[in-house]
Amino acid sequence: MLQRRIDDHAPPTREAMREAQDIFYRHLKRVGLKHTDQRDAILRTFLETRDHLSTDELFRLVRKKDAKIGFTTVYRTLKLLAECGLASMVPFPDGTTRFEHQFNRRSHHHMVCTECGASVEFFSPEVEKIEEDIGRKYRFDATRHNFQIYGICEDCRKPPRKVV
Amino acid sequence: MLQRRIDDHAPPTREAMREAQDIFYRHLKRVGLKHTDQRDAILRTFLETRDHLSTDELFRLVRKKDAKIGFTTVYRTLKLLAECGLASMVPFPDGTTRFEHQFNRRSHHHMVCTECGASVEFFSPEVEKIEEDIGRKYRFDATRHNFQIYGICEDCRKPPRKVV
DNA sequence: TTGAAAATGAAAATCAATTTCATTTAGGAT
DNA sequence: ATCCTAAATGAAATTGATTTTCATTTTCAA
Repeated sequence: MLQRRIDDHAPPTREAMREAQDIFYRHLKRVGLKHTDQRDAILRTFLETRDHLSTDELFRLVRKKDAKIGFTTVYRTLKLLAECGLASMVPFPDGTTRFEHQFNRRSHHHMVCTECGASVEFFSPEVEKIEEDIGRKYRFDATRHNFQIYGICEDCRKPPRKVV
Repeated sequence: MLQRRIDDHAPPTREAMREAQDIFYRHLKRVGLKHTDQRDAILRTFLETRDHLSTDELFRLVRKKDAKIGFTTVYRTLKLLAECGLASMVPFPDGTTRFEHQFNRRSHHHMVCTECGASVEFFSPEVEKIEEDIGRKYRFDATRHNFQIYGICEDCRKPPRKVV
């Protein structure tokens, strides 16, 4: 499905990149894993994205920079990034699991068009508050949430659909 | 994964069952499909559930009532039920797609334990309001949403985990 | 009653996600 | 700098859920 995307995200500064790498490598050290060029390249590529990427999509981007990096490594690295909080998994209504990076991103949510797949980010402090409140109420240690609103976007609603 | 579930849902009254069937059959008629015993049995079984069921889980329940109904039919019927709004798909963090019936259910959301998979329903009028507001703001015709909070439940947080 | 369109269900195909395994690499110890 | 072991890599195989195919059966309107 087409993944048109509307948001306000800027590419990461060198600062930010460095800081994210620090987080990643501290995590690796903590769990006794090693620093490799592949992991470096994958993190780098990932941080430059703005979209919700499937593993395969990220793999294709990574391959453009280094054709020798395999799918499996991207897959495993994405898991590591999720572990240390740099990536978060977003299960999509089409059944695929997508990732977006969380570094220096405001917490946000998505409005998704069920016709064309366009997604718009939105920000809502109320949602954060609900997360806190509900966590407290049910004595869960709430760590994250997932909020998507589905609907039909203006463009898809408009045309009486000229059939070819 | 274990699907412990905590909610306040009551089994459907005969009334409710009948009304849901009406909705279903009106939908079938509208799109030119036929009324069959299998579809009847599947809808019936589905409405009696309270959980988030995978297609396979519903299939197993249906099979208890009529061993001749196949997986494929359950799969296709679930799709039809989703089309007419009687079922809704909930993409789970473990990657599976689950369904829950929406008939006579208050709109609700889920708090999911990422350790044991336990889920608690919660109700939040604010969430409905956010759906409306955001839909209006971005000129989407908002039809539904998906809100899950992830965290660690009290039980999973507690024990320092006696290893066997 | 009949015939066309649809439904069924077993089996096959698909496709993303995950694991295996032989080989290579990183990095601490020497 | 070299060695050594644990870890990483990546191609290929496996898994497992989902979806499609197709031969047969059923529904339902005329």
